[in-house]
Amino acid sequence: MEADKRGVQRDLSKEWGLMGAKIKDVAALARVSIATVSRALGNGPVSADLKERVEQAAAQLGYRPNLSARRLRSQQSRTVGLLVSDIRNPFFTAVSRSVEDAAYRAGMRVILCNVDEDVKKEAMYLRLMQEERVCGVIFSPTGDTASHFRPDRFEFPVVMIDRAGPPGVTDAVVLDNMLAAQQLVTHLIERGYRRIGGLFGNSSTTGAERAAGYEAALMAQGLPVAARFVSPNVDAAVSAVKAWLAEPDHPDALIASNGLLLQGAVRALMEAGMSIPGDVALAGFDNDAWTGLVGQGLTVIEQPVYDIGTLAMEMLLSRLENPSLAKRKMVLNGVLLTRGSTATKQV
Amino acid sequence: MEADKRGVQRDLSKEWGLMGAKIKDVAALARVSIATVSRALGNGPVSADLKERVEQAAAQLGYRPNLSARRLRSQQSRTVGLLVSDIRNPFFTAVSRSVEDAAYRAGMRVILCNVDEDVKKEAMYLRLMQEERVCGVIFSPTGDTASHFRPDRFEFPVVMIDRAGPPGVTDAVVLDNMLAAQQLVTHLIERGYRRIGGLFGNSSTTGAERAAGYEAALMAQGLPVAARFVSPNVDAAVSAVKAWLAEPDHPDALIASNGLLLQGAVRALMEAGMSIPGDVALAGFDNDAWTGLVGQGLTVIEQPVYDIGTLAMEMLLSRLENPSLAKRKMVLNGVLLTRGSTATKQV
DNA sequence: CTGAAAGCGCTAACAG
DNA sequence: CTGTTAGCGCTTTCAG
Repeated sequence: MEADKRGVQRDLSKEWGLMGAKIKDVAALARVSIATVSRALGNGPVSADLKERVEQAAAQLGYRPNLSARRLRSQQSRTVGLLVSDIRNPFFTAVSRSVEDAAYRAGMRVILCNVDEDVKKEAMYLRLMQEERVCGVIFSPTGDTASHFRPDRFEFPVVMIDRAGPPGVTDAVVLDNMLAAQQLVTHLIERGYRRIGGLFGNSSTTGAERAAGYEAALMAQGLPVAARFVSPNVDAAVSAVKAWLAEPDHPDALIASNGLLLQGAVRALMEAGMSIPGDVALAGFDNDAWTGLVGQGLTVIEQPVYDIGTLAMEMLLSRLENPSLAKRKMVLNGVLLTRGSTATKQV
Repeated sequence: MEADKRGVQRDLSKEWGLMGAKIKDVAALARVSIATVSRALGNGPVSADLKERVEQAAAQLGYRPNLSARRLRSQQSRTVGLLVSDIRNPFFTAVSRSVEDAAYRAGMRVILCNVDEDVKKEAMYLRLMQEERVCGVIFSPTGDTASHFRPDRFEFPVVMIDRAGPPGVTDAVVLDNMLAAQQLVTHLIERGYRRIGGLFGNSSTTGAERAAGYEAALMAQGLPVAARFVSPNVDAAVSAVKAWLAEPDHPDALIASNGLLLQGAVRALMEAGMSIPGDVALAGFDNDAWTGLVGQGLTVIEQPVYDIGTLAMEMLLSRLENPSLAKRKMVLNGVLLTRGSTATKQV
């Protein structure tokens, strides 16, 4: 029996049961110092004998260390921040899942933030990351934030994903967007399409890079370029494509620079009563689950979504181990999945 | 100028710049006590004069409070845990987004955990929630955990979503699953289908409830019941449905008890070269983005996904304010979205 | 290997 | 309204 300072007699192992035990209580029950408890439960050097006793006491009390206290004292949060535009974008959903898996595997926790392609929210969440004293951040920034990003403003390393800022500013894991867009365009050309329109997101470097690849591929063949930029969301794509289709000389093929825009394009085509690829061929980015299911399937560039998160996390961990390393940019390749939406053009 | 205990002279406002400032540094620069800083930055009573000075000093130093310290001292984490089976299930993606929105609005943070319908992971993450000293948890448990759940084992309240345990054990926000399944079946019957198969998840109470509704609706009409239970993932659904379709007297209509199973059913039907609804009609749960895009659209029960998260968070906050309130279960209704996949049966 | 003691950075009494 | 003081629960020197 113990009498704590409130003078309440309590049998730690029974009456208090499983809740609210602190290291001190464990120490008392195991008849050791709190330092020994800390070491026994952590990785300190403790004799097997005492370790046993401590573990038993801890189990008996249902002791759970207070992570805030631990983090404060040890000065390390074992936490990473993950800032994405919107978790509902399947690309980010998949990435975030793999980041979480990798993080928990490394004994870290992740704080997920939806920044909605909004510079203000980005700044706010970045501030929050400071307050959390995260050890690092995995970040998919808007074009604006990416281009002005000052890593020296933060005391944690940043790994950018999907989008990268100026070279050498932060680590990054990105797709070879130019190449991927070129592949898509080349494929459409091979299939007989000539008036190929491109729909791109207007807020990220990714959209811009894919547009560049699109243009390059068309110009190399002397074909006309028709790129349009919209907010990266379904509704914006729907109205843009609808308007486009209403024009007299509209494209006979369309590429969409991400899964959301692709979805919008499909919807617009359906609502306009046009067939794919009969009236307009369609291809895009992101092998989202549904793309294989609509019509004869949609031709897409598949990104290694799960790997992107895993690699970003690895990059972050290696940066943490070796802060002075030169900044690295890892460029991945997408793979072209050919499906019915880009069947050879019928004349 | 200040000389800190390390004897290093430093001009706080310039040389140290924006990093690593602590409350003590702000106090020194503003020439007030640390308590005043704390109050000025929090909501304590401080004269406008000093408040101004403190804020300026804080801004100059780029001071950011250390949340671990704050949480330790104030004994409140302002954090909620969110345990879902897999964030990649669009239902949980949407719910989690709304939980996060609501949480940040309430000045709270959320820790997201993917438990993969795995009892071990559930236990592990629940333990982690204890260590984080979260103020509450929003939880979508496996049937197993739900039925044995002992809220007294945890020092935080739990709100279950999508699935509920025994009545009165925890708060919960759920769909009226029986009713929704009945609506689906009734609709199919009205459209002329008679051999209606049901595909349900085998690990949650939700699947069971929907199966019950399905059975009730069929039995009320004296129609045959054919329910099959599978792991709640796409691949399991694909093979189950494929096998089913290969049987001589297979159903002429199918309902799938969630978005993942529905997706699997579509894929199986496509791969078997069967048309929807010509060969087999199809309906299911969850108005995932793609369901409007395949074929003539898929008939589904739409759940108020965003609301579910918002309401769960509200319920949690109200529970926090009033712990002694009786346990509440909020039952929401889905809405039937009729689309081409359940067009009237052609004979 | 073990214990005593000193804080991590902050908030909340308690005095003035 | 403001400053002083005492910890929150834990890890980590520093002695023994």
